[in-house]
Order: sequence, then structure tokens, then C-alpha cells
Amino acid sequence: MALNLYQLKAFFTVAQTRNFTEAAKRLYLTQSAVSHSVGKLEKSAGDKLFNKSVNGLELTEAGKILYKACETVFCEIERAEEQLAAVKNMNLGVIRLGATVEFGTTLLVKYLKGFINNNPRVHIDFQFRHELLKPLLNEELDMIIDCSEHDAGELSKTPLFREEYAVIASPGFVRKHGIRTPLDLAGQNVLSMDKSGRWWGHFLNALPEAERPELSAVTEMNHIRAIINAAVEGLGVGFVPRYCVMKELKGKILVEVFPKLKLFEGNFYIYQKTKRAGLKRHRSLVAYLKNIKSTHLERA
Amino acid sequence: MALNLYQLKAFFTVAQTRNFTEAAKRLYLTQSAVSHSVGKLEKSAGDKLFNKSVNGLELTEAGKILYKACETVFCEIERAEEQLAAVKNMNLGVIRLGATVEFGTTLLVKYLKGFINNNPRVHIDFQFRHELLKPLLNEELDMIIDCSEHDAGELSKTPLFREEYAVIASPGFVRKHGIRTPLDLAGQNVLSMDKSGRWWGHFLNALPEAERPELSAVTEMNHIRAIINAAVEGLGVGFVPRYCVMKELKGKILVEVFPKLKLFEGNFYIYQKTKRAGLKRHRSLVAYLKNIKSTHLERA
DNA sequence: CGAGGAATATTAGTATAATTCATAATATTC
DNA sequence: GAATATTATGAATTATACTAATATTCCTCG
Repeated sequence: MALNLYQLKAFFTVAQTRNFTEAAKRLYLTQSAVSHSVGKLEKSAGDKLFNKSVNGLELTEAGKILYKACETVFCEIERAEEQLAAVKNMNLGVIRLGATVEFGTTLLVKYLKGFINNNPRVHIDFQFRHELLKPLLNEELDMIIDCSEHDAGELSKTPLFREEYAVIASPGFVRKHGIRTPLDLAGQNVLSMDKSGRWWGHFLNALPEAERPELSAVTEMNHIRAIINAAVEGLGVGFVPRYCVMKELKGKILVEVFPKLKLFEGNFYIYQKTKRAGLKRHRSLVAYLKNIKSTHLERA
Repeated sequence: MALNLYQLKAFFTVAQTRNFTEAAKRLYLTQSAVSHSVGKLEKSAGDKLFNKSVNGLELTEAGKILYKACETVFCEIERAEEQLAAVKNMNLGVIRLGATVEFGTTLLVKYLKGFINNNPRVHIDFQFRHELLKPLLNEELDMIIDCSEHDAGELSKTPLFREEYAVIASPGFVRKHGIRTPLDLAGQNVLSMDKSGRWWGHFLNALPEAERPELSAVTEMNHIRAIINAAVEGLGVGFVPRYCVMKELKGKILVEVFPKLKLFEGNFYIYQKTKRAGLKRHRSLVAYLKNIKSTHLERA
């Protein structure tokens, strides 16, 4: 039989991308080369590896067996390369790190400065997107920081910190409308990511029933930055992750309307493919991120 | 960097054999090809992989890293091949089974008949030698059955059964010399693998001090079969593993001199490299052998 | 010390297999 | 059903793995 590594690599990439052309791009090869390689692999495996269905390529039974083998084989090779690099004081490789847009562009970049300075031989590439799970499973990303819950089968899940929300407005807005208690929000203009009420629902649920205001004037904005800037302009009251407005709160162009109210929501997690979580560079980045949690964020 | 499977295979085989020429033979290549491959691998790893010392080749630090990677990589590939073969109802591969000469040539072959008949798609090759550990670590053998204790670091060790010994002689010899108790052996001709007394020591130690005979006439024979045949010929009393003489005892050409004496010695174990113990064919053979233990041997 | 032997390295040529280019076949979309 | 995107195929090219012959190194032993 004698499986061949080039062919396995081509197959593995196709399996991840579900697309020969895309796989060829990732491998810096032509589509033809990838097709040939997979074809040869199928011949030596003695079985088709892909079925073409309406929703693209699917792995056959034999394909699934090979896919699993590829996962460990290529991960093991990468691990060896990393260790060799360590012995030779060379670059330890790349971590392609994904995060949500707001968190990534504001906090993450800032807090990772320390890691980047202390680990010059680990290179980090960033991808800030909303869809993070798929590229992680694709191995288009190595690690993602996400506040959604993903079912962790082949994924390793490391809790980072709880996401804290805050009700914010400009100081002028609060003064002008005399907002002191949640009930004072009734009738006030409220900035929300949705019209359905789900966005502010988390806030309302944190209150005893008697203190829940009737939110009647809702302005929809589909971007958190927009809500923050609108609040700064005194256009209304916003409900946003606290970390997004740290700077505005410090600069006093925004105030926390109910500073005593603790509004926690879902956790932030680090997700990685379990196999790849063993890489040294991955482990050290995770350790660093977990440390951040206690030193910086909870204090903030 | 981009490690290459052909090169890794060559390197791995050299590391196992500690010999380029021998590795080339195993791979059905020329020594030149192996040297080229290792050379290229060293170039792409950026480091020497072997040091030449007085006692042959030794792995460098980088070499050790790669060796470990190779162990998992090639085992994983073999595992995939086995699973693919299973899907396609093809041959599941080979188990190169090692065992001690006496045990292998007599009992093992006989008891494995059932496995071989029931598993026609698993091919077993046999190697009956005295030195078993080294070829196992070499991966010249996949599995060995041995009654020595080996330190099980990277080895998986499965206890099989206890080795029982017996004092045997021809019926005529026992009658002629009137041997009833161990003390009656004093002065009788005793057949032994050694002259030093270690061989019969196990027997003597099983007796209370007062009943230990003085063995004065020792005939040395360096082969168990020889001892057995000599005993059959009435040349003396032998001390041999019980399984070796089952047939002779049944055919009454030999008798157990002290049938009530239970003479146990070391255990028989199955040893495998831990990683390779995961292969399906290995697991099923081990399961079969363990079953043999309870059904056949303990009854015997 | 130096010849003989055993093991590994090197060089150059050949054979093999991987990749591309061009294009055909196939499936998808509107 | 034409237009588009995707995969498969065949021939030519390129890269590289392999061999044969030979050089080098290292060890052994008279």
C-alpha cells in the first residue's frame, strides 16, 4: 500500500477546505497537482476518498480513516519541527489567532503586547471575524478567543474570563434626564443591536421584576462601535461589553449609569483543536492569556 | 523546514539498526540512497542527527526529537493502513512474533493454530531465539513472548501464565534407582543446563532445607531438548519446564518424579512497543493468547 | 606504523515521480 | 440552457530519489 506524505498532505488540505482549488492555493500548488495527488492516493488506498454530494465534497469511510491519521501525523511533524527549532534557537512557528472583532481590535492586541515582546520567536497572525469556529475546524486558524459556547469534541476549551456588560451614556445625557435607577430608563432612547429586545433582555433579567423599566424608544444599530459613539454624542443609553468602553469611561466622556449593578454574561474561552493544543507555542500563549485574566481584566 | 517522509523513514530505520548498511537492506535500497536521505534530512533539520562514537552511531539531541516523532508518525500510518485494509476486506498485515526456542517450537505453534485459522487475514511470522528484547526494540519484531522480566518503559507488558517446572526421568530410571523423595536424588546422575548449580537451584530452593539432596553427578547439556531426550534414554534426571515434556508424560516414556511438588518459576509475558500495541491485529492476538492461558495451559 | 577491512560520504548519471500547462468533462448558478 | 465554477485528464516538463562507482574515514591487527 505505502502511503505517501505529499499525497496525504494534499488530501488533508482538500478534506479541510472541501475544495480542490482552495486546497491548491493553500499548498501553493496548481489544482491539477492536487487532483493528481488525491487520485494517486485513492489508487494506493484502493478506495475513493471523497463523495461528491449536493453540498460539496464529503469524506468516504476510507477518507475518514485517513483524515484521522493525517491529523495526528501532521500535528506530530509540526511538533517535531517546533522542538527542532527550539534546539536551534530558531523561530518556533506561527499561531494564527482568531477573535471577535470588538474584543480583538481593542483589548486583545493591547494585552498581547507583553507576550509578543517576551516571545520574539513566536509569530502571531491575527484574524478578527465574527465566524470563528469554522476556520478553526478548517485549520485556517490555530486558536480562537470566543464568547460563544462551542461543543468541545475535538476541541480544547479554556475559560478565560467572564464578559461584563455595562449600561453607559454620556454624562450630559444622565444629568439632563435625571437617570438614577433602572426605572428611570422608561421612555428614554435606548441604543440596541436589535429591535427584538433580546439585546437588552440580559440587562432586564438581572433586575428584580419590580424594577424593570418599559423600554419603548429603541434605536437599532448593528455595530457596537456605533452604539458607543452614539452614546458619546448623547443620543441615548447603550448596553455594551464593559471592555469596549474602558477608555471612554476613563476619559469621562461616558459614564456607567448603574455602577453598582454587576452585569455578567457568557464566558470568553480559548478554543483549540485538542491535538494542536500540545504544541509548545500554543501552551505558552494560553498560559499567558490565562494570566492576563487575573492581573489586568478583573482589576479593570 | 518541511520534513519529508522518505527521508524520515530512512532516518528511522538507521536509528533502529544503528547502521546505514543494515537499514538499506531493510528498506530494499542501497546504502548510498540511505546516506543521501539522511543527509538531506539533516540539511532540512539544520542539525546533525547522528554522532559517530566508538560504539557506533548515536542519536544527537535533534535526532532524538525526530526519532520520537517517527515512532508516532509511522505507527499512525500503519494503523491507518490496517483500518483501510479492514474496510476493504484485505489482509490486515503482519505480526512478527518472537518467542524462546523451546516454548515457541513446541507449545506456541500448536496453540496459535486456532488463531491462524480464525484470522486468515492476519499473517504471523515467527522468530524463535534466545535474544528477544533487542529485536523488539529494533522493531525487527512486533511482539515477543518471554519469561524474562524486562523493564517496561516504552514497552507494554501483558502477563500470560506462570512457567511450571518438573523433575522428570524415564520410568525405568525411577524404578531402578528407587527414587521416591528428593533426598533419593543424592548421587544420582542429574541432567542440567549448567555446571554451576544455578539450574537445579530453583528446584532445591523449593524444598525445606532438610530435604535437599546433595547433587554430585551433574551432566551438562546446553539444550533442553537434549536433556529431555537423555532422560527418555534413562541417562538421568532432568529439571525442565513442564510444557516441554507434556507429550512424553502422556506417552509414559517419561514420568514426573515428584508429582506433588509445585515448581513455579517466572511468568511468561507478552511484550510489545506501547505505541504499536494499539494496532488491531496486535490487540486481537494478545486477547487470543490471554484466553489460551485459562482454557488450555492451567488445565495442563 | 601501515596494510586491510568495514562503514559511511560523495559525485555524476539515470530513473521515477511530482508538478505544470492546456484542455476536457462535470457540476452549479441564474 | 448559457455562463461560470470546479474537478479530471493527458502530455510535457521539472524536480528529486535512486544507483553505481568511487572516495573517504575510521578501526583493527600484525
